This record gives sequence, structure tokens and C-alpha cells, in this order.
Amino acid sequence: MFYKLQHTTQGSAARAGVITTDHGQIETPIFMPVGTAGTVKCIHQHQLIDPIQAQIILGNTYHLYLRPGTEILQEAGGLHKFIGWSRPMLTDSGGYQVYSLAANRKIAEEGVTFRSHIDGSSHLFTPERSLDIQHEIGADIIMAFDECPPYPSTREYTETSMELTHRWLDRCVDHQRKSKPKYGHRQHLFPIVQGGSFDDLRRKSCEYIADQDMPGNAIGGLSVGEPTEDMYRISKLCCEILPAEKPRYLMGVGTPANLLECIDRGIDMFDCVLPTRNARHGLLYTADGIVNIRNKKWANDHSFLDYRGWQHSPNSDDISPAFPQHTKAYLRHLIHTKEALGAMVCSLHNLTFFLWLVGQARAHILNDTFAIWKAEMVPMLERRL
RNA sequence: GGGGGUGCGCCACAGUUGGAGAGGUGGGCUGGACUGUAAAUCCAGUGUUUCGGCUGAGUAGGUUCGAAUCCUACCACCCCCA
Repeated sequence: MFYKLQHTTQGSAARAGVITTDHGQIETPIFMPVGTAGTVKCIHQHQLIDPIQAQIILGNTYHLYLRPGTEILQEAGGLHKFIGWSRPMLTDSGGYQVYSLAANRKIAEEGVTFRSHIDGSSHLFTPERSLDIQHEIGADIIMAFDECPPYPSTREYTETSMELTHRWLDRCVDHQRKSKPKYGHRQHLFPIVQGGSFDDLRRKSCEYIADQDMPGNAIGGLSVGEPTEDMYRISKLCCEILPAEKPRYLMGVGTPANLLECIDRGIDMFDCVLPTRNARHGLLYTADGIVNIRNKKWANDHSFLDYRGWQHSPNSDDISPAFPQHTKAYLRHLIHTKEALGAMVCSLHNLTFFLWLVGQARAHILNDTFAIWKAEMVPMLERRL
């Protein structure tokens, strides 16, 4: 069984479950650090295990295809071996690059032609090609090739785009059924719901996606600039339609508060660049709120951040020796001077916090204390310190 | 001691060789943004102000309708000679 739903908590749609892959299990709800180009930026694989305790990380089809290229990945025996990561992995299909590289791509029925951001060369991604590359990369969970429309988009554009994503999905599912695993482990295809901020389109897309009977389902096209209420409303709406016996993955979300709100609405999996990118820019997430460590007010603050014990070891409640504690004044200095260590320590800090947060959410779901815990946590998480 | 050169905004560089820049670029500094990573990136502000202005090109004078620009003295720094 790919996914086991363990418990749906009282007074909320939040649930706890376990995903089983050939590279091990994932306890949900889970946050997945983004490792676009074969690395979670500024973080070593050892640190993903301790103190971060990541259970699964992401890679990106477009970026890995351009560099190092799938030939080298295949020589290595797949991305797991190439980077030295034996836990589960997920690859995005390149669908997000259809959105983020809008200036350098052309969408057609057949697929999307990208101009490489590295050398300007042209590359055609079709649903089949995206899956082939993902097979060559070898992630445990692979994503359907979709179009992620920008916000705002007209209803007409969003509907046309959604229908294209659905047709591409048919081709992905067909291609996946014909494909054999390359490295001896299974690869599970997740389709992606689209439909923008339009409730009826989202319903239609959810039904279409659910009918494919894939091992898990994803919600795309959110966190692209829409109001947060839209993100929450659409997440809830989708979770009510997507089957309960399969994991639900909300792509590209989000802030700590976003995670708790969307877990509350029935989401099981998240990924986001926010903890790593913002760490490099000096924004630290804590249980007490958000700290912009660049701010002058920390220059003479020689105290530690209030960690509340969340930088735990895998098997104890003690602070992990792998978690480097530094004063706010020192962290500010590192970020100000653009020292590499600043980006590293702050990335480690944020990811450790994100994984702790979803772990706490899971514990509270299992104890049926999630709803009250979430209500207390969210205002704290959104505070600016 | 003699000769030559250069001086403006927190810093550097560029530019201005009689018709007013509170101006350029980069850095620093102070904020802000960042959500399936073209992001260790990007944006804004950075004399003063009662928002109308005011002050400002090393300092002090001078020439001129008008000076950052020309002249004189002084100061500082740089180079060359002794």
C-alpha cells in the first residue's frame, strides 16, 4: 500500500498518514525541502538527516536536465546515488518553469519550448519527455507535466489552460503505464489539479484528476500571488473532492502559518523554497514569529533566538549537536557580510523549524489536539519580531 | 626646501574646462519584497525642511549679470626633484 491514512483529527480535516516508497516511509503531514539542482541550497545531505530530519526532498526536471544532464545522472545510477541521498525524492515536472520562465518559453498542444536560461538553447518539453527525464532522474514520486497559469488570469485563459493540463495528463498517464522502472524501484506519478481561483474549474479539475486513480494527487497553481484566502478556500475545496485514501500535495506552499492552515483543510504534503531562499536573505522563522536578522536592532543582541526546544535530535528532545546555535548579533554579522556560513546556518535554522512544525502538527493530529494548537500557533507564527 | 597635481554628499570612481545636478555608477548603510528556485537576488531610501523651500563642490576672499569651473591666499593629500 502506497498510502495509509492513520487518523483524521477531531474538529478539523487534518489527518496523519504514512506514505511508503521503495526508499522508505514518509510520515504525513510533511514538508519537503526543495533541492532544485541536486542540492538543497546551502545544506548538506547529512544535515537533512540531522538536525533537519527531512523525510523526502525535491529535485527539478528542467534544471537537472540542463545540468548535469540525464546522461550523467544515468551513469551515476540515478539522482539518489548521484547526490548521496537514500531517502525518498520527488521531482517536479518542469511545469513550474512554464510559469516562472514565461519570458523564455512557448506553449503549444504538443508541449512547451523553453529557451535555456543558461545558454539560450531551445528545448522541447512534452508530457512524455518530462516523464522520460523524470524516469532517468529516478525520483520516487514524479509529477505530471502541467501548465501553471499566472495570477491573475482570466477565467477563459484558466479554463483553456486547465483543459490543456488535463490532455497532457492523459498523455502522462498513458506514457507512465507503458514505462518500466529504470533503477529497480517504483516511481509514483501524481497528477496536478489546476483551475486558478475559480471554484467551479477547481471542482471540475479535481474530479478529472481523481478519476485517473493515481497513487497521490497534487494541487498546483496556488501561491502564485493570489490572496491567501483564495489559497485556503481552494485547498479546502480540493481536499473535499480528492479521495481521502490518497495523499494530497499542495505544491509550492508556504509560510509556517500557510502550512498549519492547509493541514487543517486536509493537505498532507508541502514543498516551498521560502525557508531556504528567505534564509539566504536573512529572514528566520521561529515559533515566536519572523525575525529579519539583518535589522539593526539585533546588532548588539548577544542572546540566542528563543528555540523552544525545536532543534531536537532525531531520537531525543535535546538540542542536536548538529544544530549550530549562534547569537542574533553573530547571525546578523554573517548575513551582512554575505559570508557563506550565514546562508548555511540560516537555511539550516529554517528547515529544522519547518520540519519540527509539521512534526508537531502530526503529533497534535494523532492526539486530537490539532485544532486548538493550530489556533494558538498561527498568530504567533505570523508575528514580526 | 623647490616644482607639479588634486580637493563636492558615508566611501570609491566617473563627469562637470563660465549658464546653478542636492546629479551618475558601484559599494556601504537603513528598510522592504521573496511561496512546485533564472533569486547568497531584487526594489526603495540615504544633506536639511514647516515639503514652499533652504544649504552645498577643501577654507577665506576676489573677478563676473552669473563660479564647482577663472584669479589670490591658506589648508589637506598625492607625485617628482633636493
